[in-house]
Amino acid sequence: MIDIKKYISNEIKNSIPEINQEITFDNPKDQKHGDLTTNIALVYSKLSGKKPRDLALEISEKLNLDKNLISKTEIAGPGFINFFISDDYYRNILNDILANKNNFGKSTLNENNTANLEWVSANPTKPLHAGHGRQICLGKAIANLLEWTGYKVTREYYYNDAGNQMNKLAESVYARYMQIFNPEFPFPEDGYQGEYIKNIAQLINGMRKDALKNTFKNEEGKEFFKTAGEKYNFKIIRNTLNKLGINHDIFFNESDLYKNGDIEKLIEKFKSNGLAYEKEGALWLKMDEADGFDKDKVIVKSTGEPTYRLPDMAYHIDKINRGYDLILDIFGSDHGDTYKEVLYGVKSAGYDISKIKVIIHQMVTFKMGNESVKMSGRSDTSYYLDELIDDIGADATQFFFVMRGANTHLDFDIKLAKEQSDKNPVYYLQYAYARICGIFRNAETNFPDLITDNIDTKVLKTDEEINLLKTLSRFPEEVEDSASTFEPHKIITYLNKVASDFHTFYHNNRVLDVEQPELSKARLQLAQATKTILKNGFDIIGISSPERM
RNA sequence: GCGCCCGUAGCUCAAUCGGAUAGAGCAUCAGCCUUCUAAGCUGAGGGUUAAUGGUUCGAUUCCAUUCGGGCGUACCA
Repeated sequence: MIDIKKYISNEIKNSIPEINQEITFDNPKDQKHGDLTTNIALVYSKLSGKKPRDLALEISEKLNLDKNLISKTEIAGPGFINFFISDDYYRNILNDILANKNNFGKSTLNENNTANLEWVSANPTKPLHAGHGRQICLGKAIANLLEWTGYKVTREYYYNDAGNQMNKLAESVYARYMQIFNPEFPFPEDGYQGEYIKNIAQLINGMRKDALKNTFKNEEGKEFFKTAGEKYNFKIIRNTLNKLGINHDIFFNESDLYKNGDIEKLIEKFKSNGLAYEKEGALWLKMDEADGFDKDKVIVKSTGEPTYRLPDMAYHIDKINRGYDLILDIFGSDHGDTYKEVLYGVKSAGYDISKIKVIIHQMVTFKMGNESVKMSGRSDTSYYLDELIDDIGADATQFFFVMRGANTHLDFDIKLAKEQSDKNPVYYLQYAYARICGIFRNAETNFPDLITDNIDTKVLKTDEEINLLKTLSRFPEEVEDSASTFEPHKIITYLNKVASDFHTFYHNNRVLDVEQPELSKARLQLAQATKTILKNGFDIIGISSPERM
């Protein structure tokens, strides 16, 4: 298939050699403005000193474009040049979609590149919270998007099995265990409050009875409660991720960074570079005001334990050393400042951080219709991601979290997501897919002869048919655009247009019509192509493709 | 206080590198089921893009200030 933008761009440059800058095209919002538009005359008029409209006229008169591709060229507004692409061009795209099927839309943009996406990375101290869902679902879709543009993607989970929070977990489990025998046993002030800790304690009691009473004094005893809590929590976390169809390739243990000496090496590097200094028993990292930091940060506490920053830095250095072409992190806005500290540390240790990109998403507010759902992380009233998935289903969960741009606050209406009605935006897309499947079921039983890919695309000529073809043809550039900005919600916006155009087509154009077999055959294949685009889009955003609803 | 992000229709949100008359869904109102799934289609109303100023052929988009909201601002992660 010819790249039509490149074609016009080359033709313009050949006609007016003085124009040596990049010529860009937009898809006009208004159909009256054609299929492609360029503002080159507006941009170039500054350099040439000519009036934009005069320049646009000059360009369009010198152009000699293939009528089979471009049916019409117009000058409009302050000096836009609008191009009307021929219907035949779009009819040919139909064959392209049918030939490439589930690969249509995949690009070779990053064909030989590798990407590492690290996300979720929740501590094994508690089950995943509903708010985690935004990052989790975003990451799932972004990983898919990257693969669609050719990246070989490694999905990675940074597993925080070291540090202070694991000790708190051990203390919490132990206290709940002891409370089984003595309800008065004190629970740690800043312990983990959730019911799940009691479940862990009960499991331990079921296996070991009271054999572990008062064993918390020695390291071995502490280790037992820590490991028990960690394993239980991580099992729950992985189970939740499985419900969403998420499988990580690598679980990177924080503790390995201690075992293999990376943390120690990094400390030495900071010290020998004069970037770290000791004060009040702690080790501090010098932070540069020029990079927007107002004070230095502690990297090793006076207790001898590193703060979270240091292993995070060592971890990112490890990822850089693995040689990825793209290293992606996804964090909530509550980490908006801390990742900058980590990257600053990595940079000042002498590493190139240009391959690292960080996606920050804003927080989520959950609502049940008009009532807001309270979610305190400390109390038992927590709303877990597991519960959300059980309440509304995996598809609605994935869809609602990915539906909006990451960089804006998300209002998540659980009542709406749960509703099985036309108010729920998930079903609008899936219904279009199911409807096409229904047409094919009908065709298979009643009109099997009409199902053939030997069709004459010329018979497709109603406004609805051509319009649908135009929308379908945009899929590859939508994928590239969405992937380049790591914004999967753009795919949903696009799929809404696909579904809408299909429903309009369906309403006005009878697909299966024995009186007009050639037309029926072509329309069936148009429906098939629509089904392919919907399926490919669903695969990217990570929802299922139901054959019936 | 300082830093980052956000503010678009009654509500939830789109809007291509700065492009033409700012678009969808829900809600409201009016139509469309003897024909492939009405979880659908067609139409109507609804806007000083928080405010003010600036940059230019052109600003929701860039800059400045103000107002409003979120998140940070730990020897927690």
